[in-house]
Amino acid sequence: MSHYGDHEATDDPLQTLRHSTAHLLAAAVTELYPDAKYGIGPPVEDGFYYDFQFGKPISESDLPAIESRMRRLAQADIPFVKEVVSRDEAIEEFRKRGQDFKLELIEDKVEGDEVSLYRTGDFLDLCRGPHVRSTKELKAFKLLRVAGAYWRGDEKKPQLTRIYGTAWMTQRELDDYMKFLEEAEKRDHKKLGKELKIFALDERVGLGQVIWLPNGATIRRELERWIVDEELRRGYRHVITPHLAKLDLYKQSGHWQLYHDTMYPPIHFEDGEELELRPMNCPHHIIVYGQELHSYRDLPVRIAELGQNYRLEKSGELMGMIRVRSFNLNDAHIFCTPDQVISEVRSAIELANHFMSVLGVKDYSYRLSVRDDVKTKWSGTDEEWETAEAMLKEALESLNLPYKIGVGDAAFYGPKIDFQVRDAHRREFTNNTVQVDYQLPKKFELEYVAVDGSRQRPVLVHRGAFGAFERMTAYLIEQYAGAFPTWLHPVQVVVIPITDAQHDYAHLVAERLRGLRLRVEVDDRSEKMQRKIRDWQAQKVPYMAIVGPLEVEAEHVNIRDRGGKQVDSTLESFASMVATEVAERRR
RNA sequence: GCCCACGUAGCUCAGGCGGUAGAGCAUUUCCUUGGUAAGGAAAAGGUCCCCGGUUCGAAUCCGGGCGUGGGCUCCA
Repeated sequence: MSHYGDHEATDDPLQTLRHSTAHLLAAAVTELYPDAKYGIGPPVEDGFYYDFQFGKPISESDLPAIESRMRRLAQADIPFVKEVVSRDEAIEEFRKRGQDFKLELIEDKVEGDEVSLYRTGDFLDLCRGPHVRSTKELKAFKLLRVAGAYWRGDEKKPQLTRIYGTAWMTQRELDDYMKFLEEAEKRDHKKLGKELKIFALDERVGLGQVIWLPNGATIRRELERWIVDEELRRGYRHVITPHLAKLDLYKQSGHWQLYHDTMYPPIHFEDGEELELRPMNCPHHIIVYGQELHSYRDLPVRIAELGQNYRLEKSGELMGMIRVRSFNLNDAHIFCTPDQVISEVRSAIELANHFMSVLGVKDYSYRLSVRDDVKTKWSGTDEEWETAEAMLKEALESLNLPYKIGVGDAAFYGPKIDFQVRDAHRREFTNNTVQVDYQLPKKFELEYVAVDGSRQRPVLVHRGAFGAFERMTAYLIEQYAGAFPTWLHPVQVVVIPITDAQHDYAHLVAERLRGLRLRVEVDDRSEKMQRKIRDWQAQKVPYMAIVGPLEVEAEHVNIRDRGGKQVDSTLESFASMVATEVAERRR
């Protein structure tokens, strides 16, 4: 983690280059806008940013001017000079320049009496370095966009203008990166979701409320069937519970006290009843568990549901299908004895990995999210937290899975393992989690009967394996760029008759394939074959079965796959080929 | 919620320094029956996001909303 103003020293030359480019940006900005105050400017993945406070707001249209000033400074061959001065001298320097943010950083962040500064021409920054030798080394960079960012990441502090840029060792790499951004744009699930008619958002329905169009609904139903079957096979019991519950339920769980900001306001009835749209499924599943008295012999009890959840995320937070206000979670709550926890966690991880692997998702990582030292944010005893953390760790390590630690990313009731995936733009988000929880069983006084007949408290493992359908579908759209594997594609085969004379045969072919539960369309429009091929190619349909007089005669189909490959086949062998591909969920 | 940008036909977009708008694709109808990525013609389609203000006149200028995108903060 880099800290404010005193970024971790790094040996990575690319990081150094980007960091130096950030300084170059600040140098250009302070020349063009003498009243600008600069905050911090670290390297980040693929580039860098620098935060400024401008007298007058600037916009993206100001970037070209700033960038050309940067190029001029780069060509001027200005050295990066490190100066170590006393704290007082540093304070004096920045006071003279009116750089309040830097003063604040020296106050709060710098310990000891020595302060390290970097000078680039007239520009002076509080900085540990290292840097390149001269601005001349900075050649392949580009400013990308402006954004708002709170000073020191605090909502209550002033909002600065952040300028993002990218920088690379060579022009070639920069070109490649710009190309990557362009490609990412094409894969964007918001764009493809519209083109392929997968989902829609409509303000008349509500912000962040996903409308699954027929194509999207087909994909989702296919995923649902698969997931539920896999879970039933592994001993999960699927339930269906209401989207609403009495507000008191969430008061008892503690969610209301902590999360009422992101919960929908309760519905009030005249008789005083208050109903709440559920933000998560745990309390309902706890109620399910409580329907009978469980013996230790029953445990683990695994209650699963494709549960619809409602969270009132801030409007600025919403993003396509990735961040929404209502989503359906492949959720489960496992009630088990303390010594079953590790194996349950491990199976949950394995199930998630199985889902990912069938879907071909490879680019994801594990994060062990633990609490930080702000005690008030977390409920439970130190011992419970430590035990839970140790168990999660052991589960991960016994599976030889590499993970990083997310300090402060835990749930309020316990630590968790997060599966982090990245979208087409390499933005990271949590797809699903596995959590160990001692708190809710206590709050709801859950019990099971142990071997000795005593009443014991189960441990609750919360787990998602697939994640939310909205988020995962968005991810899959981007991963496949819309070219879904055959088992998922809304239209698996389209039959294209060349002339009207083949319509009957085309429908016969379609019926044969539908008999194998394949999703088939017949394109009997009065259009040329070439036109039909083009249209279906745009839909990335896996197979086009083209039928002309020759095929009718021979009871064949001429298959064109979406890669453009053509092969002549009997109807029967094509039918069984596709059916097998679908049954095996081949990619 | 905050910062910046954007909002014109179903979609992608052009235009407009104030005089009520245009293309391509899609849609509908007709012609066309064509062997592996766009056959032809015609028609229809707009409260230029919404509400106020300025003006003889606003899609255009100003203000306020709403929505979308990129960030920030948050994410049980």
